[in-house]
Amino acid sequence: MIHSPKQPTSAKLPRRLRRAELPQDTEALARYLIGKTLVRETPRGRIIGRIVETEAYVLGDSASHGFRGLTQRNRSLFLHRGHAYVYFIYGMHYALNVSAGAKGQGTGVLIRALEPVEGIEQMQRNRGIKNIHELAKGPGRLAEALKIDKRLDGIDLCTAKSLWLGDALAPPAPISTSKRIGITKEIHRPLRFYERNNPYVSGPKRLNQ
DNA sequence: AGCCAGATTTTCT
DNA sequence: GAAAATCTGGCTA
Repeated sequence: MIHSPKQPTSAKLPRRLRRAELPQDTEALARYLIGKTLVRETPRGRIIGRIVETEAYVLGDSASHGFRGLTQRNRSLFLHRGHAYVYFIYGMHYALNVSAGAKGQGTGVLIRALEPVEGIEQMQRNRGIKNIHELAKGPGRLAEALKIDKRLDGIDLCTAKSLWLGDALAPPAPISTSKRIGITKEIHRPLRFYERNNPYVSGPKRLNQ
């Protein structure tokens, strides 16, 4: 192709969420974020996804990265609510959390899946695949699709230009809960939240009913 | 659709 | 030194 026409943009840019709008309670924040938007601004353009799956890592939760206190890796989890905690796992994947609670609390919400809304071609390029259903289905894929890595660790999602939380473009369908995925401690707690019947949600079928 | 092994490196014990 | 908030491809059915 000779000319590359500018990507179509969605009619409406989400409104940035203010910190005061984010629920103080970690589990409430995980529920609240379902249906909200995650906006990534890059030199190549804007990427917008609708949050369809989250997990809460709450106070006193031995599955939480913050459970054993502050370390070099998890320090962003101890920031005031609304900051990005980006960690590297399994030797090859990044994952994004929103820090929750008060400064020093060490709780957060893992963003597990997005429904692509805008910047789909860029997501396809970042991921090296075409299938829209697999662009951001799972925390590692989501990070790759949005080019999220350590450089974004610790940024304030309520003020940053490069990555931020926006309001819902449309109200979410009913929210279901299940056990969390991929953990070995506190495995029965119902702290995973997802939009029911949404095909962009990750995980096995038995957890998505 | 479900199970399993392999990839690969940071992090903390 | 072991475990890890995962993903992919290959196999079975």
